[in-house]
Amino acid sequence: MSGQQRLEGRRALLAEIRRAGRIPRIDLAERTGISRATVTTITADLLREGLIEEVARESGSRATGRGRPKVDLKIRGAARLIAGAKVSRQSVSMVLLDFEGTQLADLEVTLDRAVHAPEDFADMLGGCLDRLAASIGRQRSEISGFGVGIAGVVDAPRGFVYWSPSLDRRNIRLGPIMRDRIGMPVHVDNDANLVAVAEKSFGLGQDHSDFIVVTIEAGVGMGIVIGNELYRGTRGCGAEFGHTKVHLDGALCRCGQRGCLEAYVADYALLREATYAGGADYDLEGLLAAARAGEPLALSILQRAGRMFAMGLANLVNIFDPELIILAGEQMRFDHLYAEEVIAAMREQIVQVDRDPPEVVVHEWGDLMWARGAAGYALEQVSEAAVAGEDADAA
Amino acid sequence: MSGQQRLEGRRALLAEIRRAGRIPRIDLAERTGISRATVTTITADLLREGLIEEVARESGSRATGRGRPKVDLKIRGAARLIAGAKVSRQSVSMVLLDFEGTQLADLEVTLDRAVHAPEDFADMLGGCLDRLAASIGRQRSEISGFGVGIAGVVDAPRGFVYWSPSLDRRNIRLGPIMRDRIGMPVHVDNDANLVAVAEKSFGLGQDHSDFIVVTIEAGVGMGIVIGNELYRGTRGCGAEFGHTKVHLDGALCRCGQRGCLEAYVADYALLREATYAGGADYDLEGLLAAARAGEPLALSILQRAGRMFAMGLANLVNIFDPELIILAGEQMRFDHLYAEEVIAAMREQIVQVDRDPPEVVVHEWGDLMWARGAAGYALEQVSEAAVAGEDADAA
DNA sequence: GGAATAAATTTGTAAATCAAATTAAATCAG
DNA sequence: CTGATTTAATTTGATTTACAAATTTATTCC
Repeated sequence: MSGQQRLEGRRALLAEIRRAGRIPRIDLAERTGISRATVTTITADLLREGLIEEVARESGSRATGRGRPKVDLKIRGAARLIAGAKVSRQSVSMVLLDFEGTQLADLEVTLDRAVHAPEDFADMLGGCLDRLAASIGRQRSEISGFGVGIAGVVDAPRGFVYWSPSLDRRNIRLGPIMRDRIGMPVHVDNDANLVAVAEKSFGLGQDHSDFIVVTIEAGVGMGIVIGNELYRGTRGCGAEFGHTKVHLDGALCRCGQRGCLEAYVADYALLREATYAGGADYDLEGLLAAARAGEPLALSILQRAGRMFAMGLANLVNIFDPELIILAGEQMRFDHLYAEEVIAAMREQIVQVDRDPPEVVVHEWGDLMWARGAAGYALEQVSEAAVAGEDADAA
Repeated sequence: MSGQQRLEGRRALLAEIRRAGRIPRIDLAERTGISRATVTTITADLLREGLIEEVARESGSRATGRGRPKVDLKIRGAARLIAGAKVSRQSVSMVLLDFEGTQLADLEVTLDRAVHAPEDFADMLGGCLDRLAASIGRQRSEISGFGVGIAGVVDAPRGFVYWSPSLDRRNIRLGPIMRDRIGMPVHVDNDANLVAVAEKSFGLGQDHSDFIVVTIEAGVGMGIVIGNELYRGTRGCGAEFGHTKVHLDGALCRCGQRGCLEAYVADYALLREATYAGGADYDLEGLLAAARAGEPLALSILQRAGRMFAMGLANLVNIFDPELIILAGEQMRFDHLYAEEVIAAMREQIVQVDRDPPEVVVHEWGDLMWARGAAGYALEQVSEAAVAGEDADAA
């Protein structure tokens, strides 16, 4: 339906409309550098294909002034249905988005086991998709793409999982397996990468081209955005911030190596140290409470974790020089890592030049946001397919 | 002379010709996906503009077989003249390249001072350019671009120097100042970045899209190539590998901070430790010799440096997942860092998946190669200007 | 010397972009 | 209420561009 040169323009315009939310044609022409004539032609195509729609002007400039009024264009939400899932040890969180990125439904499922065979994994998620779609009166077959976030080491473009704590074997072509079983394009990625996608698509990274997201859950993860694109390393094995070494021959990590950052800041690391040194049998809440109460041992443990974390962050800054670092995590229980003194310590350890250090912001959110990141990744892919004219026709 | 769409094709073809060295039109069409007709048209333009030239077939397939023989195209060296300089504490190394990247002349100048006012710095280098050009019977005014590598923190796109040990003040718009004084486009960058450019343009990185170059001189530097492009960070302050922290509150570094990698592996760090611990008044050669002779103290010092270096490298791999790491340096005196056991230690500290670890190669070279990197950077810029039709006419 | 082969060029056509002209939809002035 | 004014959007016509197909060119083989 559309030639080859056209693709570039279509992509640019759809991206700009998505970025802007609502925008009239004349501004599109201005911002993309594409002539008004071509903007008219291309947007007419996109309108006919149902990917965008016209809406009455409302935002901001209400008093329009004279002249023919602008007509805003926006992404047509109903154009596609997109699903995303984040799989953790005990649960699956899912969301269903429309083509605009608006959340239509969500679902939380508790798992009876943590480790799955790939086929069972696919079927289980397929079942969840059915329920998710049914909850708003739709069908699984109406969904155009499915993004899946999973812990472990993933080569996203190939959908290949080197290793994941959720799978019972290594080196699985999970993407293709799931696509065949579920009957739609499935896009798998490391969960921390998907948080970066979520921040880029829906969150604090929308206006930044280069930033880093650090996630703290059971382990420590990272996603890197360079030049508005997620950087995944040559074969998807990068961004393993948690296994960055902060001490030569240091504390033993779950991964079997020594001195990993994770071995100083993760839950199990804190508890291990508390038990080992104090004798008192803390759980995590207890340890945090004790620290808040000023108990010296607990305080010392958390402080060391904070200093190690600051050092790891400083290394990231010294290597990447990002505009922004987003610390993303669910709980208040990582207060000790997000504390102002930790950030200050980081600032002291970066290369000093006459320039503002990178902004550091804390963004707290829950499991659903991880799932939204996964859906955001699928949305990117579906959007590209749609703009390229693979007419997986509208709903 | 050429429209707007054409630019993309021109760029692609010139880049492919540069990459290939010599290549017939039909292969260009195949590799770039541009039709043979268009390849003919565009290469005809480039020929007319003098940027490329036809050469008789010779390389490889001598026995041509039947049919009209292929005619190789190559970059026309005479099209432009490009200069590059690396400024160190005591000296300046310069090279003059032709448009093909062939070295036409070089120059080494000893400096009577290490720190310069920006204007003097420009004039001094301008004088060197005169001598360099004169040495092959050309004039400064015939040079189309000048790349300058300098130690310190540089924002290359702006030509802005936050700080450099070679300049007597901070925060200088060195690029524009030099352009105005020298009368040609001047492109300034951090010297370690330029080694990465040299490897990408002329060295071991030619066939890799993502790699890291680590340089060891007095300090430790790094250049990062991502997606065939040098990554410079948001404002040019990234890639400070030497000031990556490898020990919490560790050894004191020249930069005033503690625990920097540099404070464990740089010359001064080794000597400091030897003096402090041994009493014996080593110089660097003596220390290395002692280690080779099996002297325990010397051995222990170098071994620790090696282990710290391995840890730093492992962190880079865990963050970037590059295809390739190039260790670039002048002297054999860094043998202890390039040793197989150091590389092996690095391999043990990266995240383990069923995949080959990144290749690590050692590339020894001298000061002139840094200057070639600077020239390579200028060559990129001049090449872009030429292909975009800024007819800074040929020689 | 002609058939065969393969590279490179030319030719004619379809696609796409853009500037300029035109149309559309509003406000404002009297 | 009517016509001038203003600005957005569309249409028109010319130009650029890329390409497939046909043709030309340069070589080897028999």
